Formats: sequence, C-alpha cells, structure tokens
Amino acid sequence: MPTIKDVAREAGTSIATVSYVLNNKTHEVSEATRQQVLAAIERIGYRPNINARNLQASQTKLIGYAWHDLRHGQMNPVLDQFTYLLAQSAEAAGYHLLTFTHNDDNWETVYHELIKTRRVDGFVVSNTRRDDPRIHYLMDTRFPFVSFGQANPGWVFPYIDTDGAHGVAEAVHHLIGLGHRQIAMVGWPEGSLSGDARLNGYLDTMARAGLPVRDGYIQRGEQDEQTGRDALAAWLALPESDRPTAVVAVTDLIAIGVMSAAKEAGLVVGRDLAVVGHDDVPLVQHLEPALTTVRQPLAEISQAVVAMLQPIISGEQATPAPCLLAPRLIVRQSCGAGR
Amino acid sequence: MPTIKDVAREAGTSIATVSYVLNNKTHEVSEATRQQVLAAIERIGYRPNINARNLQASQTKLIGYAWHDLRHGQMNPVLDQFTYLLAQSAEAAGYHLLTFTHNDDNWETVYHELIKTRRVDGFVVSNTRRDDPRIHYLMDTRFPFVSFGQANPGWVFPYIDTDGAHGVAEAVHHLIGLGHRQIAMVGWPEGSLSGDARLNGYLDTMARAGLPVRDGYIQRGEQDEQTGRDALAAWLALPESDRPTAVVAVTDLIAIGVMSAAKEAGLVVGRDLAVVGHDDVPLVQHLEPALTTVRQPLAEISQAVVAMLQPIISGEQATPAPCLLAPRLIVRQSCGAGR
DNA sequence: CTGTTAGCGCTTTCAC
DNA sequence: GTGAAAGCGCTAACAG
Repeated sequence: MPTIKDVAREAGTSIATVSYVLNNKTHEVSEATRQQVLAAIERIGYRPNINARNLQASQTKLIGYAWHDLRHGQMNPVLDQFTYLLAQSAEAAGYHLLTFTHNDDNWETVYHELIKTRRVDGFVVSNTRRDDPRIHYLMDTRFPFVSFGQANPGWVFPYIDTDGAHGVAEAVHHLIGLGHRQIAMVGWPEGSLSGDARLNGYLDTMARAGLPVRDGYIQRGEQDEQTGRDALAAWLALPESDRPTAVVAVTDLIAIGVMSAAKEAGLVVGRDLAVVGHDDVPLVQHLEPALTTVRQPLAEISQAVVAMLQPIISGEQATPAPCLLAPRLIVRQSCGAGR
Repeated sequence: MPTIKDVAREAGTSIATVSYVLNNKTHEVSEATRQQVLAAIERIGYRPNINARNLQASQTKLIGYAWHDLRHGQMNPVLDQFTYLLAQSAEAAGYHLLTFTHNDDNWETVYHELIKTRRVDGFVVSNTRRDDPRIHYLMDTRFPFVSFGQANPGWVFPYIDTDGAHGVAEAVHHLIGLGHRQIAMVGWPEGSLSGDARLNGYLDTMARAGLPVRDGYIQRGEQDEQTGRDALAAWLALPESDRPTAVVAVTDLIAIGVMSAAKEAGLVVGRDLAVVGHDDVPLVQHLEPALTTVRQPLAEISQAVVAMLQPIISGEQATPAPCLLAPRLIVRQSCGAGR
C-alpha cells in the first residue's frame, strides 16, 4: 500500500507538501506543484491511511450505536429503519457507524471500554426510557452523545424526538374532519415516554374539539396484535350508541389487531370503523384496506441527530437545544371517505 | 486522557515495560514490576488508545458490513437478526462491526474507499445472488471477506450458508411422518440461490419417498403474502382428490398468506391442511395456529463467518473451505397431530 | 529483566 | 511556497 512518502517521492516533493494539497485549505501551494502531487496520487492510487490520520487528530470518525435488543424474538421496524438512515446520515457527514451490542448487565462496561479506548467519537442512543441509565451515564461522563428519544423531563441533554402528540393530534383532526365524533384510542401501558405523548395528543385534540372521551374509550396493552383485538372487544361491549366510530392505535401492529378483530366481528374497516395506525411500518400499505398511519420523520431525525452530534464532538457546544420533529399523516383507505 | 507515558511515570518504569505487561505474552517481566505497573494502570484509569495500537499494527479490528437495502419499504427480519448476531460474534472475537450503506450505483466506490483508506480489516457480505458483483469485486481485489450466502457454483470464495435443501427436506420428512402423501410447495421465482436450494430439498425428498409431485404442486411467486394466497387458490382449483394435504412455503411470510387464504376458504389449518414455513421470523409463534417452521442457525452462522474471516485477515489462509450449516425444524401447531 | 529507540502514516509548526 | 522535523500513542527490536 502506497503511503504519503511514496507520493512525495513520485511527485518529487516533500511529504509536507503532499499533506498540504491533501487537506490544508489555508496553506497555499503553487498550482504547478499541486498538479504534480495530484498526478502522483492518481498514478500510484494513493489514499491517506485513515488510522494514521485519526491518531494524529485523536479522533476516529466513528459513531457508536448500540443495537436495539432483538433477543425476545420481537422486531422493531422503526429502529431498523432508523439505524439504516443513521448510517447514511453519518456517512454523509464523514462518519461511520460502529454498531455494538450489550445486555442489561454489561452495558456500562461496554460503553466505558468504548470511551476509554477512544474507539468512537460519540454515541447515538435510541430506544430511550424514563430514568434511562445510559443517558444518565453519558451525561455523567460528559462524553459526546445525542439521543433519539427523550428521558426524564428534568434531565438536560441533547436529543431529537418525534413529536408524538402532534402526530396523533393530526390523526384525530383527520378523523374529525371526516365527520367522526366518537373517537377512541388504544395505547401502551402508562409510563412509556412516546406512548404517553401520543395519548396526550389524542386527549388534547379531543378536548379542544369539545368531544367527549367516554368511559372505555382509552384502552391499553402491550405491543402486540392481541392488544388491538382486546381493545376492539372492549369497545364492542359498550352500548351501541356509545361505540367509537373511529380509533387510533399507538402503533401499526396494534392497529392490525383492531382491524383483524373488527373484520371478524363483521365490521367493514373504512366504512363501519375508521382505523389509524402509527409508524407506517413495512407491509401496512398492503393491508386490506391499506392503513392510514402516522409516519415518523426518521430521515430528518437521523440527519438532525448527526448534525447535533458534530458540534458536541468538536467541543463547540455542550448541550444543543433538544428538538421535536413533526411526523406526517399518511392517508390511505382505512378511514374510508368520511361519514 | 492518560497515555502509556503517564503509566510509566506513575509506575516508575519505562513505557516499554508498561507495553510488555500490557500485551507481550512471551516477554518476561518480574512479578514485582508487573504489579507496580498494574497498580499504576488501575490508579490512573488507563486504557490503551486503540487507534495508536491499530496504526502500529496496521489493522483496525473493524469488520465492514453493508446494510441490506431497506429502501423499498420491505423488511428482512432474517438479516436484521443476522446483523445483530454478527455484531455479537465480532465483539467476542475482538472486532467491531462498521456498518455502511451503498446503492446499486456507488457500491464499488464505497468498497474501494473503505479498502484503500484501510478503514476495515475485512468484510462480511450477505444477501448474495448469482453473479453477485460485490463478491466478484472482492475476489478480484483479494481483500479479506467472507460471505453469508453463495454465488456462482464455479466461484471459489469463502462462504457460510444455511443448508436450505436440508431444512426443507426435514420439513417434508416431518410431514411424511405425520402421514401426508400429497405435499405441495410454494417457492420464489426460479433463479434465486436459496429459493432453488429449498425447492430441491423438497423435490429430492419427495422423489426418495416415492411420492408424486403432481401438476400444480409447485407454485412460485414473490416474497409477499399474496403469493401464498395465490398458491392456495391454485391448489384449491385442483380436483379434490389431488389437492395437497400439506404444503411447505419458502418463507414464513408466504406461509402466512397460505394460512390466511386457507382460513378464508373454510379450512382449518393444522387439521385440514398442514403448513410449514421457513425462517421462524418474529411473531409466527403467535399465529393461530402457531407456525411450524424451519429456523436458520443464524447464531452459528455468524460465529462461523467471523471464525472464517480471522485467518483470512491474518493472511494464514486465502480461501477456507465453504460450509453449509443445517437449519432446525421448529415444530409447532400448524401441522396438527398427524392424519 | 528493563530501557532506549526506531518507527506505524500522517499533520503541522517553524524555518528557510 | 516548500521542507525538516516534532510529535499523535503505541509496539517491538535491540542493547544492556
């Protein structure tokens, strides 16, 4: 592999000069020598050794990103997509993603090792929760990081997040615009950051529109299809005039459960019952009817995360202001054409 | 951040001695000084700078892994899972995964850059196909890599793969053992490496068992639910006595299509029709009935891939012998209790 | 057994 | 405008 020395010899200059044409924007090099060096580089196919460069600059141009846990046979299309987009955004900014894994027991060691050996320049953490120990740890060590997702209201740290309340609000507005007045929601158990945000979006919008949230309109459950089925059963158990004509689900998977159960109960989704999901995960566009859903702006988020991380890494700014990005309602057929 | 110099000063030795206790297995250091150094390291919380180490060893301890393409709103739980396990296996071997992205146009530049700048020590490539240009390119450049998946029969390169034929053979055996004689298969369009392997497993086993593969028993289609639905429709169109009593699908998603359509046609899966899927993707254990399926040995594969890559990276072996790993049949309820 | 020293490949002062 | 040289933090001959 050719080094900078080879280029210098080939171009008949010193290695310093080669280095100058390679990167020193301010340092002037005569056009003649510049061309000479460029030609030499081209001729021998030289590319600077990143490792050497990084050692000298004491950086790595690597962003650490912990894999979300797949152990429980679950899946998380949103995070898969996010990770992919994050890799892209990082690359666009001259970084690469170093993905690593850890479990509940050893996570601190893993982060600690990555930091102390200077393996990465910073971290991106996702899948956050209240009292998230990783965020607490990173705030404590003052190592550069940005979070996709919030933690405790009082904690001051840089994050980007989807404006969950806004997204669901938009969904509810859409349903109201379609003529619905009896709108229900099925969410996650209390205590989830994004789950609560989405629920608040529902509650706020209903309140502002002067629509009642009747008893039983709010159902909760884990992240699976069954939760949607159970919710529908509960709604069906209400007096007929009280039953919701439209429902919004905290995720697509739960919306799928609602739809399946509705079909089995003889309802036609899109006509008898409007359903809105959340996340626009793969395949929901192929459901029958295609699912109207709230799509998180993952591409924008991943870009914002990287953009926010850069000044922190270069030490320009300790804690940039957090930022919520608005999701977008993707209207398909599951809410029909209105009442 | 403390460096080796700080440790040396703290321990009252030379930096060489510190380096010796840190890693030179053969070089003897007196127990007294060793303890001294260890204590100093502990005291100041020193960890060797990976970058400096790597520069000196001209290595990176990074394995490049290109993200599978998620652009088309599809998902690939198998590769998600594999990537996660690969990261784990890499870590166990002292490596980390550098994940990167590329598209059909720029892939060569991306690989070239990664290689020439010595960003990674080697690659793992997955999602391979016949005439795979990435494999061709990597064979050509002689840069260390191992593939999860095969390419052209004539190409000599290191790979690990699932023994697709074996897995489906096991599934068919299982069905035969349950008393089935009329077994059909729905696969991918001709030309897919793993699709063809799985189909061959079916054909071979049927032939050896002396069972006929009737007209229409082999259905094909893309990787979606509809393919399964179409297949079932085709089988239902056969004369009643010719209809398959059991079917194996090339993937779980297609099996799900078969099951849904079967239910809609009034069949009870597990009693009227046995269904076997492939891959054991998340959620299929929660189907009704739970899907019997062939699970690829992804953990073993990821370990084998890393194990195979190591000697190649260290230049010990250019092309280790490829290796097929047997999948495992996960028996659940979708084949019932036998006829 | 321990220390001195020469790099790994690059960037960047500091002279010329 | 160009080059010599001093590191970045570490490893590994080579002496002693």
